[in-house]
Amino acid sequence: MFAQVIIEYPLKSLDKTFIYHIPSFLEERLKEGMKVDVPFNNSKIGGFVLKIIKECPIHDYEIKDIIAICDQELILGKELLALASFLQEETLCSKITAIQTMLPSSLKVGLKKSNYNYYEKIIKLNNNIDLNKYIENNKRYSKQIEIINRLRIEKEILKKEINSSSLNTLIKNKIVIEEERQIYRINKDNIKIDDKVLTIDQDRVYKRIKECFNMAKTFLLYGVTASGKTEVYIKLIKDVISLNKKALVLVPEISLTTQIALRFYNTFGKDVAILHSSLSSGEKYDEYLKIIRDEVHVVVGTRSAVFAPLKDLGIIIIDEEDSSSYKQDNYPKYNAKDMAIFRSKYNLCPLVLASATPSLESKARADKGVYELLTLKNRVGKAKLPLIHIVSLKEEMEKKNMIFSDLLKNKIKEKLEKKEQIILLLNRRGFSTYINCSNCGYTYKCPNCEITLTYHISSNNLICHYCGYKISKASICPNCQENSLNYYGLGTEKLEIEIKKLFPLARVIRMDQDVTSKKGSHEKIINDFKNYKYDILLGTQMVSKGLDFPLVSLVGVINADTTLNLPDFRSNELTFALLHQVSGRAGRSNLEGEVVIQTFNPHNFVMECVKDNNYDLFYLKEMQIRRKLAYPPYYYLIGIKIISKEYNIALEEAQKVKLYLDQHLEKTTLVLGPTMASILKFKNEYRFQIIIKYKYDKYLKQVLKELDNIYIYNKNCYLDIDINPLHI
DNA sequence: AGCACGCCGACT
DNA sequence: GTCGGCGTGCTC
Repeated sequence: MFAQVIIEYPLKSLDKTFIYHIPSFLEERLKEGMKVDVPFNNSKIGGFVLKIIKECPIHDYEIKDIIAICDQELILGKELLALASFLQEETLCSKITAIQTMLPSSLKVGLKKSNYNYYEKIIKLNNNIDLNKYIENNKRYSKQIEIINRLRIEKEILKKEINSSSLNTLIKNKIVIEEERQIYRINKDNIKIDDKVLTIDQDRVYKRIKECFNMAKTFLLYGVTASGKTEVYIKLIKDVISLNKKALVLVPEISLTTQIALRFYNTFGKDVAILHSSLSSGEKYDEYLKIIRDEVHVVVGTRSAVFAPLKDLGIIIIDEEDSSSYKQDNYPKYNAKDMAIFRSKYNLCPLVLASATPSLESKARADKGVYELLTLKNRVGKAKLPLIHIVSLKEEMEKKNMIFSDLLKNKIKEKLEKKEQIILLLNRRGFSTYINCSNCGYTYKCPNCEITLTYHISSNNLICHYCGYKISKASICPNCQENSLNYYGLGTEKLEIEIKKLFPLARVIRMDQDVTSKKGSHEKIINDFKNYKYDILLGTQMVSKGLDFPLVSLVGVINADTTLNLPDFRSNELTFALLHQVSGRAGRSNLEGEVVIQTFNPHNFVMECVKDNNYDLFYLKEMQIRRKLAYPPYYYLIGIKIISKEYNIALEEAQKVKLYLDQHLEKTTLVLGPTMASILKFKNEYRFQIIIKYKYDKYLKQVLKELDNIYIYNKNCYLDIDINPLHI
């Protein structure tokens, strides 16, 4: 028997299988999809068995033996191997990269093999001994009797819970035996019965999806903020479990995970595995093991959880489907939604894409009947959508209100007096966005990316928000040595200081990347705010999604234009989603919600649609713009970046790529560029960009593959091809 | 990737 | 005469 093995090096030139002989001692145990060690060019490396074959093809090379199986438990099943091929096709990455992408870091091929299994000693009673007799003879040792009695009820206890000399005596006397047992790092079984009755709306949606349990159907669940989508998920998942099938729930990268996870633990207890980037690699390993061992029916996780090795999926749910975190922004640039569609087809199970602000692509597909649209129009209970005020910053500037408009100031004051809570959004972290010398005109810029550095007052650092470059700030201008540095642009750090000045008695907490980098700090802020330890929560877009605070009755947006002015075709969509979602944080219970949005563009249609809570109108207007400019969903996009340390090489190669594409693609396909990428210089490399817009091009994938192959061997320049990019 | 093979400069 | 510099090429 022989095996086709793909080896661990993620090189395009090694993106093919190598044939190895399966030694007889492995023949029984080796399965397709297993991780193995093989000899390769005089060294030992890791690989994956893609296929087992009886006959070996004609060859003019020596065939070597597989050395060993790395992990008897880890098998990529048929579905995941097919998914790996799909991922490879979709992103043009190598097979091994596809496989590695699907695995948690602890199980990746290659890398030093450390044992992630975690063991602890447990103790239990020795059943082969006459306990009563022992108790009779040792009555005076009350501690020992106590332990025996506890073990009679609980059967097994972690040794570290009792560790005492009495216990050691019991062990020595063979009354109690200790055993090593693998322990999962995350252990929850706090099931609370929360069988909420669905509203008529929720029930309609639930029943419709349930009707399609054995169909590869994609639903777009358009539910306004606080319409109780989670209740619907839970009801559906309960049914899926009762059919002994599995459920996969994807949530966006930030904030939401812990809140949703808690709900799922409460409902399903031990039956849930969590896969989230903030878990340690040991925790992730354990959660993955639970899934492989078929011990859970429900997986909740972020983007990469779409590859969870669940067998027999019964439903896939993608919450906040418009979130950009479902697209991986580094190589391979896959979109979890595409992967989910593949799995839905493979398993013949429904896929639910849910959002209060569906992406234009999804909404358009729903309109065309590719997806089925389901709507939740009303908030649960008495909650109503908030009242939204749009304030012109231009007028406020004339009144010398630089940060807070009169209206926002008054509303904050009013809500503080009523002992209600406030959320303030400012989509920019740091203290000031740039520093400028009034004497010589010097501005701090990133030497790697040539963009202005943001000043962070807490660390006294100037930081590049693109590449992370950091320098400490001097008190005088580094160019002319004058004490004339001025701070421009407002960030969350400064907003925090200003709000404390304005409302000295208010309890204020800030939430942005800078204060949530520590593990658990994010949850702490959310919990503290929920428990009313603070009056005002201010932060970046982190405060905008999925959070549910019943006491919040006011949301203030300090500057709504930050996303609107991004040089990106999706900026309107992002702005609408952000403003609509953050507005949705207000008035989620019986308190009436109000929102104050400050903007320099009060009459922009995005602001007007936000004001009226009118997603449908926004969708119609934005679709017209997309049609006119030939952007998605009317056209598909491909972004190609041509990157080199030398400006001239990048430019020249970009022109060659353009020529190549023009010659090989269909006439109806538009090839735009090359242009300088929006950040021309990034991490000391120059980037030019070509954009392909197409509706249908049967050669496209093949042409891109060939183009990619040409540049594998170019040392001075490389390509970054992004198929269906979210941003260009 | 990483190891072997190979062809040229400064050393016991 | 040999040790070792890293350029090129191949790996079942």
